[in-house]
Amino acid sequence: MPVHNVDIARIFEQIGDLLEIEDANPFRVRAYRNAARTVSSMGREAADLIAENEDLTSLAGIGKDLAGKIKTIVETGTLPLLEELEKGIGGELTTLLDVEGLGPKRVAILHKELGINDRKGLIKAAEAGKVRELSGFGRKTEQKILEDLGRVKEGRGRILLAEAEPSAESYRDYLKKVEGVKEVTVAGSYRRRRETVGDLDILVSCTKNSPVMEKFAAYEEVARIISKGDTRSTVVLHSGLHVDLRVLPEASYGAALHYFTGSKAHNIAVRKIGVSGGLKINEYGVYKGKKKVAGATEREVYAKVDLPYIEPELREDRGEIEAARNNALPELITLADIKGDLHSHTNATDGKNTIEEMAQAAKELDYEYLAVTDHSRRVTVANGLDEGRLREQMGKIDALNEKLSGISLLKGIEVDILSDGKLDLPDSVLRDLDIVVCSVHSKFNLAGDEQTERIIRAMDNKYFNILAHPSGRMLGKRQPYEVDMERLMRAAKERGVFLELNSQPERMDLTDIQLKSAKEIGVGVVISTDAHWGTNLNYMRFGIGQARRGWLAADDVVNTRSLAELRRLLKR
DNA sequence: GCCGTTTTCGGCCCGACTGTTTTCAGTCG
Repeated sequence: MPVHNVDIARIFEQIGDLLEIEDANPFRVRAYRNAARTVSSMGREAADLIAENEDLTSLAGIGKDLAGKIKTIVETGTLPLLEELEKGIGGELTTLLDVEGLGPKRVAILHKELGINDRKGLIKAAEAGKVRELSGFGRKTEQKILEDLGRVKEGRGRILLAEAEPSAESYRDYLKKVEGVKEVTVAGSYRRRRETVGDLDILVSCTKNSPVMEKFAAYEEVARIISKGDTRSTVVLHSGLHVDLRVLPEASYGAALHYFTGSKAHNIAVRKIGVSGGLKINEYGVYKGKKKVAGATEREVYAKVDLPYIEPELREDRGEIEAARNNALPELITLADIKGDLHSHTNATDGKNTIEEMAQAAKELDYEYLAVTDHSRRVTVANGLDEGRLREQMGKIDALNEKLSGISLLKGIEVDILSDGKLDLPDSVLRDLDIVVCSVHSKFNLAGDEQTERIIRAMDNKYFNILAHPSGRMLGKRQPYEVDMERLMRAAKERGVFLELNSQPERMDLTDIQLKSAKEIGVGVVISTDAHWGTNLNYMRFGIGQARRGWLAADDVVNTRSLAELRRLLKR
């Protein structure tokens, strides 16, 4: 079983938690957490780097010791240190850290004083009234613990960006109307356009006597209030989503925006630069001694540490600060750069709208082109097209193109890659299409090298243009299939094939990290919506967010090209 | 445990809110 970066990161996270409960040196704890983050945001598998004898200590936050530990994990799948820690204090203990109000210190006390090892034990002790007797605990804490343990997974984990969007926008609009409110921004990972968000961080600037904090807590979607102060409050919505509000004066808005947009790692890195220049940076501003020297805008904050403005989507401490310093930040793609959508379905298969309706929807977005790419015959549940029905649809599209103005339809297909690497329709019909999108919808469980070879074999077909949703993952539902993505990218580049970034909110396939690799490798990316009805074409905004997180510029993306240029690129 | 034009030791980012305290530790972001 190959060991992936996520597996290594999980082990380091677990060690960080356990060490913290053991009250180890906090900087040692941080070192493990940093290493987890570094490993999980690498473009390449650590296992591959080791196989190639690369020096892991060149990675940020990885020294001799951790490099050795990574090697051990890759070779054995585990780590003696983790096993020791788990044997010492129990591996289940870290699940208690998820309980609201419990951190490492209190978990350690619960374990030491009451012998509690897991959630069950904690419930029992709390119900017996034993927890309140511990020093540092009390009646209220005990009550809160029981409430939180009793809640059925409410709001736990992250939700899709698209699921958070309606709440975020309506909350923002509501707060904007409150008396005295000047500006409202939903910051945090929402502003960084992460594919999932854990909570919403809303930032407000307002006049001194604005009732915004009261209004925030009184919002109709609020189920309960976790905390409420003068400048900061936290509530939970009926949906389970946690929302923080932070109120600041206008003169601090930029510093606060920077602070609450994160990521945490990016902020730490920026503050470190500040410290080295004798500056203190917090959410109120940039300070030289007692004197505030910046804070009204984010640009000001960056300028004080000699950096150009860094777009929110890049703020992950994945090299953006070094790039900024070297004036090498990419000019990120925007929605306005997109000239068309190259993956869409109609009611001929599992879409909901007619070709005309899809064309109309694309025209309303000012697109130059839309590719109609229904499923092929193997996908029987979607009523996939055989050659006859496809030819019929091609005829319809030709006729429609005569009629339509302002938009061109491309004749296409989303053809299945069969288990042997052949395509689900004969070349005799693929040849007559404008565009061939290819994807895997079966045999997800092949071994990694078999899956990789299956797909590369398919790419050998000269009509293969785009590999759709390349990893097959569904957020929260299905793991990506085993595949060597780097090999796929190189094979695609060699063959003039492009990789899709699928913008369906639960796909978001490729990931930000994979997109950055694609850019480095130089393989073209197509941002598509895989729309199954007209309004789905608007999912493009999610793909754009992901592409920006992957450092992509308009030039890196194929469907920013004019129709004429696109046609040339599609000829292999 | 990492790191280094303040280098091989001694640092390592910053503030708000709550509950338990009687001046603050723990948690959280």
